[in-house]
Amino acid sequence: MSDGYDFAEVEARWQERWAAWGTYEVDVDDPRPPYYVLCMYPYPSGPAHQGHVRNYTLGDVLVRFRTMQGHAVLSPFGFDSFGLPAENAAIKGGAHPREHTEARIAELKASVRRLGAVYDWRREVRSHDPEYIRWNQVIFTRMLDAGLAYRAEAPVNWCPGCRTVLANEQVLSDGTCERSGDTVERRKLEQWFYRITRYADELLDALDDLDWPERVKTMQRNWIGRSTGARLSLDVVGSDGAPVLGADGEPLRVEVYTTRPDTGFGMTYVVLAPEHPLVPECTTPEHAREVSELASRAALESEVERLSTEVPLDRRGAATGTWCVNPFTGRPVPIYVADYVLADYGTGAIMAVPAEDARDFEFAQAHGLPVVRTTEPPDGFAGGAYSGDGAKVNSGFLDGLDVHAAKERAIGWLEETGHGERSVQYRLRDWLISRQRYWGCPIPVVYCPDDGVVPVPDDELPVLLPDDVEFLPTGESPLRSHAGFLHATCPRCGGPATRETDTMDTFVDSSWYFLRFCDPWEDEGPVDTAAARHFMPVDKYIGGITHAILHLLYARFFTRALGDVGLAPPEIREPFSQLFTQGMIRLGGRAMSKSRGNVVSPTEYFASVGADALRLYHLFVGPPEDDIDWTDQTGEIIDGCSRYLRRVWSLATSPEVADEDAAPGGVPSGEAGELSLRRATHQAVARVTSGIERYSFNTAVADCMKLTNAIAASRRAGVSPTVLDEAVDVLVRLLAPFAPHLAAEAWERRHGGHVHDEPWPVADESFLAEERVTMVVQVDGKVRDRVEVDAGIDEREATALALASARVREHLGDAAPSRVVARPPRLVNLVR
RNA sequence: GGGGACGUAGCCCAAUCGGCAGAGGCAGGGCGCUUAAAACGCCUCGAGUGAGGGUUCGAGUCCCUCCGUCCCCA
Repeated sequence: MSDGYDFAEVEARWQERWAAWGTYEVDVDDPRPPYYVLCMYPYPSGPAHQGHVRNYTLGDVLVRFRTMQGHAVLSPFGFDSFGLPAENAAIKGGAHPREHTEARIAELKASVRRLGAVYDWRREVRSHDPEYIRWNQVIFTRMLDAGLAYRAEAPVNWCPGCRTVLANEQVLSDGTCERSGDTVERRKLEQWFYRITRYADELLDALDDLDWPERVKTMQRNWIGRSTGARLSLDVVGSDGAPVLGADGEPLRVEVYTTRPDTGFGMTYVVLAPEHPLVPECTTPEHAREVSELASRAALESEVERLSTEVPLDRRGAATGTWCVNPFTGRPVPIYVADYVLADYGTGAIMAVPAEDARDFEFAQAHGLPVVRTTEPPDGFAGGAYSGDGAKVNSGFLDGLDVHAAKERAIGWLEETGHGERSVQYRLRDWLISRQRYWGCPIPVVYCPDDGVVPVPDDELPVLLPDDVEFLPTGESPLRSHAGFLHATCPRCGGPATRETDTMDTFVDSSWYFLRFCDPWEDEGPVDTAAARHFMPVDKYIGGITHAILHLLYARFFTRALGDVGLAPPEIREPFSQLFTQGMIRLGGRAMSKSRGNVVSPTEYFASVGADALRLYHLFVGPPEDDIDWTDQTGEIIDGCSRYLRRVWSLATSPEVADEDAAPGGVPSGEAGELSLRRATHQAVARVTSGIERYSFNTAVADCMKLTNAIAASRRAGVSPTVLDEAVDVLVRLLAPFAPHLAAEAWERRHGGHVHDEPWPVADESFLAEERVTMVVQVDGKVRDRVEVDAGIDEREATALALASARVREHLGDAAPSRVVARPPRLVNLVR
């Protein structure tokens, strides 16, 4: 008889052993082929929640599976340990962000260990470690040298609640802050940027070859938003048709960008952004007041408000009193100023084509401007603006062409006549990295009255955060009032200087940690070239779809930029060969997250059923890319997983003898039974292996269960202990990635040794093929009979057997079928 | 408003190239074990694939329309 399975004792013991033995510690000189499995490093928010459990279970399965297949698997872990929550906690009267963060790290680490997920903990990195800060700052200064970091005044999203600047992506579509919910304002500030736009083309084009989910690639393509159009140079004229001269005495010209140069004949007016530099010169005295009122109103509005169609457009634009010549028609069209045109996209001015653009149409209606169609809409089209494809009309030399051809022709014409040129635009903006916050990596520059902006030299790095700061709910960074931090010496002239108090966006930290993991001990630079060449790129990167755009795009940019500034191997362009995005865990219809306060802790399950059962639940409940709902039934399913594991334990630890009391249950005994179990075993190996490779963990677990059922039935049927033993040994190895503690303990009891050092089983092809299969016989597509046939049956024999069936004759009568579709050995379809 | 994904037993999910709708589990029912119950073991019930149309010898799978859920962009 087997004894009971004490999961608490067994799990604790194996977790200690894996750590003590260094089983999952690998180095560059490991003779096994390298393989890099990485879960996105977490923000340390305290003990793990079910989302973490799911993430680390998926990663751990791959680590253990690839290790058993003979790879040296690099499996590092770290913490994205800078960020707002720790600082907010300090402001609310909690501990210092450092203490707070380190306490949360200890908690998260403990639950990750309790899960039985294995890592090379020697390689742990944390964003707030002085060494990490140092290299982050070295990277910044090299980027500055290379022109990839720059400072500029820019309209920024300012959250009055957080008292800081937000990236565009942190502003929700209703114009509020994703964190505080306050309405975001536009302000102009001097900010630091990383020049990601220099890589826009490469980041876009390289997506094609990545083994990433198509939907993530689509999101990135849309985010980069490359569009090909034309830039037009338009002459400004007065109401009398005479050229308007600028301050320099030259004729004024307005540059506009359009993605639809084919609609040029339909341009009936021109719009400048209120901030456009030519607004004053284009505005006649009679219109000056109205225009300046509009401009001052627009300055207060957020980008989202300005692009919104909620507020009617009639009050959001003003005529300037001047005109532009439409180069296509040669006729003047009026110039307006309107808030729906943004200064920092394209040229800050547009040619308005109301017939083919919805917003232009609305504006034209509101201001009584003409609408000239240049694309023939389909019959029955009832709307205003039509932006689809169709034949060009009212368009002179473009008439009759489709949109694409007309676009090309129009660009050619503009270039020939000197009115404009082809132009590519991107939606992607440079990456604003400045944050007016304490708990982040300091931006390593000082401001000198004589030398201006001076980067801190390498030998003075890292610039560390002072600990002795006071956290007050003023919203201002405590660095701004810390004299010791603020007062610096200019590295160039030795005179007094002021230190930059902005810190970096935490997305900077997470943009290169995967490179640091290759050799976190490297002392000459952020990345060890040889180690990076050895381990990079990451073979399997696993994390939430929430990072589909930002983190993954920034990491791709950084990998390239670090290579190009000489801090990483330049040939490594893409950081993550294969990306897997796991689904969310929902509770009560909402994503489970600490900020929503609806987390279910794994702790109680560790105590009640153990880590293996909880892991198995997450793997088994459904496809890992799908969202799952945590419901009232979840507990029962977890209990089912626990029950299954105990059943395996009992099979694996009791003697392989036939249970004579049990009913055979339709399973063959003797040689037939042995062959049947061997076949089931090898099929399980093939299916579980392919399941893991395809992230189909739920079916892989189901296949293990199926094999378990087959073993139990075979045992009752009196199948020989040798064959049963083989099958159980395979089962234990197949379960080793999913339920590592139980598998390790069972293997040790059966054989001694460590199951995770065993080779992954390989299916013997000769056992996979069935000899006899059930062939379906259909008449007119309906199943009428089933016949047992040899798997190697040919078309003629199959047809003959089908025609011989009495059931088939009932339906077919004496008539011969008019058509026979034979797909031996699975099916024959007789068509009357 | 534009684009995309997904709808299969009471529930979670399988179905690899268009070929028997069911691999696995949960819940339910029965039996065994037990003084009894729990636990455990065995057996068992169960949908015609959201709705409608099309292509095909044959559709859960491909195409179209609609309904519902979710995601991205505006």
